[in-house]
Amino acid sequence: MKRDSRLSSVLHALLHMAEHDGPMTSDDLAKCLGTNPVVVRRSMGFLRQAGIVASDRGHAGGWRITADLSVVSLRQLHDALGEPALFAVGNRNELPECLVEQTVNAALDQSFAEAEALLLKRFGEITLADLAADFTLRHAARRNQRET
Amino acid sequence: MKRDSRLSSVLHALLHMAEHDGPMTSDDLAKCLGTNPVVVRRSMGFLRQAGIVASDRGHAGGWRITADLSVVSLRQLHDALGEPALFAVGNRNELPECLVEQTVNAALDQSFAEAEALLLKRFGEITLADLAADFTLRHAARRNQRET
DNA sequence: CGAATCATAACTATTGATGTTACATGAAGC
DNA sequence: GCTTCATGTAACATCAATAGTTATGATTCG
Repeated sequence: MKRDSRLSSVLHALLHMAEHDGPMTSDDLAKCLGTNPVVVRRSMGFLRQAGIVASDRGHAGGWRITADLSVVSLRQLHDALGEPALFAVGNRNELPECLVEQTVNAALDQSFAEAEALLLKRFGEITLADLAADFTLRHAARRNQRET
Repeated sequence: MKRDSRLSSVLHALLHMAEHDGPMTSDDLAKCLGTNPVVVRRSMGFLRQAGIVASDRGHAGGWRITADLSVVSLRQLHDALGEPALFAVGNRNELPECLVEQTVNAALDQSFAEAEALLLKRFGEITLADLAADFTLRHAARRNQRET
């Protein structure tokens, strides 16, 4: 399967929205992301269900952020997207009768569970506000670099 | 993409080989794993390149473990398989010009790097000998349970 | 020689995200 | 009201990588 980049995509979209006054249309966002507006609607639709964004139709419509940037974590976005599988590697058979395979699964499951817990913990610690602040820093740094 | 279960598969195969006297054919292993002998040869071929197993053709041929069980870690097996991507989730674009996307990537990369480091560390700590020992315990436990 | 077995190429199946096209629905402006 | 702009959604094509299958060749041993 292709790599799932929806979390990356919605973060990119949300940060553009945060830096932009007024709503942004799916077409605007699709151009930012280099993709198709339908793809944008699909992913953003999940965030709407989670109450993170809202959409308006018609003239001057589009997407806007309704939640507080400092409250929305990457973890919440991941959950809003339906908690897609994080790992590309896994057990061949989840409920094997074979005792050998049960042994193998137990070892792998343990390792994956620890890595997943750490990843979700990190996701829980990073908010949209953190990313917006980091962006501001990077933006300023780029300006300084240009001026020298 | 389909979930990559090659690490799980070769572990299952190696543990059966460890419990079995003499070489096992690709057909034997395919039956244990519930798959096709060609699939077995494909995965085991990587382990042969890494010097972990050897194969013999002809009568009484098949696969045998050539390395010390206490030396081969899950990490080595993962490496032998070509270090396939561990995560199903990732950045939409690895080298974006857009500063917003760079900000998003940096945050995600950091989190994924930490989780990957932990996972590989765990993989490095678990050897085939550990799994074989765990299997022995499970085997004994099942026997006891039957007898009660 | 002949059977057993690996080696390998070529092809199909699978799976889920991604991309695209088409059309319906609703809101704002004239 | 009509047109335009926008989302909502269905339907289908594309893609990428493993997994599975078939077929054929190459070795080894009795």
